[in-house]
Amino acid sequence: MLTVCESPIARKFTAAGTLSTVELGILSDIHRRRRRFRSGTDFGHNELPNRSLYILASGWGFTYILLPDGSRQIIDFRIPGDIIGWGSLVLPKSDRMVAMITSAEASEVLEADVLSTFVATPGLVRGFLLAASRDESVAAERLAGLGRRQASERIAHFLLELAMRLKAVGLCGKQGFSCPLTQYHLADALGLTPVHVNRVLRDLREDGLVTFQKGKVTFDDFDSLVLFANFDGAYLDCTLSEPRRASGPDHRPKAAERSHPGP
Amino acid sequence: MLTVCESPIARKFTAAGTLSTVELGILSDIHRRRRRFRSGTDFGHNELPNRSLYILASGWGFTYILLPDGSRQIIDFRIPGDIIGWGSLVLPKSDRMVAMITSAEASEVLEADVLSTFVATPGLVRGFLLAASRDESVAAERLAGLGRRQASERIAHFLLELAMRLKAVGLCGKQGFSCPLTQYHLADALGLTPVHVNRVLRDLREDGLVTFQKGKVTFDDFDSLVLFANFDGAYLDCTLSEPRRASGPDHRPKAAERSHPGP
DNA sequence: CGTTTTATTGAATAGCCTCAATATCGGTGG
DNA sequence: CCACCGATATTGAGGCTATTCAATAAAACG
Repeated sequence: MLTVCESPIARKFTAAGTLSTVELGILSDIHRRRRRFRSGTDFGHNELPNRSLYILASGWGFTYILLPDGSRQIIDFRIPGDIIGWGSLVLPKSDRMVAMITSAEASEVLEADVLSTFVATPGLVRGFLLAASRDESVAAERLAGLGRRQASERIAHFLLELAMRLKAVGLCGKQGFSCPLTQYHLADALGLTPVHVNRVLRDLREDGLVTFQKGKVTFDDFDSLVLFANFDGAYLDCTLSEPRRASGPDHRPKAAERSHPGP
Repeated sequence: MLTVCESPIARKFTAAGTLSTVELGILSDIHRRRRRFRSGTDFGHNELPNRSLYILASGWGFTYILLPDGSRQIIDFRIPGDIIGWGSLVLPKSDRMVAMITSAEASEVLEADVLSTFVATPGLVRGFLLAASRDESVAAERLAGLGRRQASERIAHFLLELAMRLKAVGLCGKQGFSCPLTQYHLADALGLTPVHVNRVLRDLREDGLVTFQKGKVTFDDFDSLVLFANFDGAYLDCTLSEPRRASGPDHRPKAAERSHPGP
């Protein structure tokens, strides 16, 4: 009998339908490579090895985002059975940070193992994973915005995000983009009232930052807007990290002393 | 030359690394099955066929959640190249709703095609997809909470969500659960100040709903709390929908006149 | 036991909301 | 071509929620 059935993730998966013996076996293999973390461990600076995915076996943690002003927005708590690090599988650098609340144990699954489980067409799988992770990043950023940014910054940030995403598919030029959204859409997306969205848009326009009018978003002063919104589009980066082709030790620059936006 | 390269999703994927000819071919196949939507189309009631995934080719849409009070929280906008419906692939019913802002075109990818692309171990793939979708649901719900619920409801809702998730892995009993979170964690997660979290927790306790104290969450009156928080745990449902085994026409009950929480 | 984290309470302020009214635009039909 | 209509945009006044600043109490920790 496989005692793996008792692991939180197996409980989740089997609650989701019976797994074959082979599949339980794979899950068991996956669970062999364990790592322990002390309570308070904080992978705020990408010390968490990239290119692998963790399945929390015991303990509590959470994912979060650090805003430039030093305030923190927790995206979600991770409890036993939860997966951490989808994004780090495919994104060159995931801005999502992880910290442990209690001491914890997790199974480490290497990128290669994930991908070999998803054999078929690696390129597409990676593509889809990327899309999923990117969406997740966007949701995370939105969450952070709702929780920790005020209306004007939130709106500015959102418009910049849209511009970037549109640029990626060739739908945004230098000065701005064509935008079918109404102020009501903005309100619903950003957790505001249409009335307040309107006021803020007026302010932004009068300050010469952006103009949101008549189905067009025009950046009157892109750089200032970026500054104003504290916008860093890194989380949208569609540059897929190179699949690690077998060999080669990683010469990642050790995250050399990233500047820390201190509180 | 494959003109598929010009499709938004191909642009995104190739920006993510070159795809093989075979992979481009598959993408091309996928793009054959097209559907058109008129502007204003609103799949608020699961009329969007389940068990398939859409890749938006042109037009704008958005995903949203409808709150019991009728207010709407937009989760994210969908632009060309974006994928819609990850959740509906594996979840029996996804509470996420989709609406088109402009007229739009999308490629429909059937569940079977997605899974056959991800051949290997269907059970695990489905499991992982489920986990990913569930996480997404949680993020969506949190987003809705931040945008549209006020502090007390938000906190109550969050505690109930945690309880459900913990129950799924056997970590929550009838009366409550052991919880390592501090009020600071709650604050960061829910976009509040610790001070206000404290006040709200006191209110909830004095109203005999929940007690959050000394590393324990105790439900003093579970039913009332559920009512107070407008909590509907459906979005957490870990029941994976049965994989459709080849045959059989779908006898889905046509979403017969679901009650509509009117504004 | 001192020290640090976590919890608790008060007073004053600010941001955003609610309610309400008016303006503008695009389309429709007489 | 003009009157009309619905959807969107704009502006004002007042109120409430949650914040900020500040101080103290109570646990947790070594």
